[in-house]
Amino acid sequence: MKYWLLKSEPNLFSFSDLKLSNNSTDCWDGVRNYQARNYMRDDMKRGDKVLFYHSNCKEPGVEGVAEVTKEAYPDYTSFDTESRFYDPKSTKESPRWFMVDITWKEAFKKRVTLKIMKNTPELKNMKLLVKGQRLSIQPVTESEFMKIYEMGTCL
DNA sequence: GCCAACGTTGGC
DNA sequence: GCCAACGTTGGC
Repeated sequence: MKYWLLKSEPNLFSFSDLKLSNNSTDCWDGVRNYQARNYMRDDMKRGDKVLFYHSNCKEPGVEGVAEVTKEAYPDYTSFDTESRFYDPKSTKESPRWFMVDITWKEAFKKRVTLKIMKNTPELKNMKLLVKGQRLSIQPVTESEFMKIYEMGTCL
């Protein structure tokens, strides 16, 4: 099993939006970065754990845990001329972009903020904390995941 | 709203 | 294949 961190802007799609979705599940559409796509398409497996991170908001941080429930399949928004994610270079015969489904699992008792993560020595190697790192899908090590989980669930 | 860092595009 | 110009991300 692998561990991931997914970023989302809460004013567009928040962790509670995921919870309120059908079966608390949603497709992770709109990823238009090749490295992030490759992670989804090649490495994300059913059952992988996901840290759901809120970015570009007042208090950025990890809100809770989700799980990959469907492995990569073509991102149909890339075929939709009405979608803001439309990409004329992506076709049904040869899809360029992919998405996975993720399912809401558990909200943290307290949000693990970016600020706290920066001050946690065990997390100092996290990709998230590297300056200039903007990838919206990042692998997380097991020990990083466990540390963040512990910080989010222990009072 | 600012701006640094990064990715993509397209002319050459 | 280089690289300038442009667009986006995301913390602050």
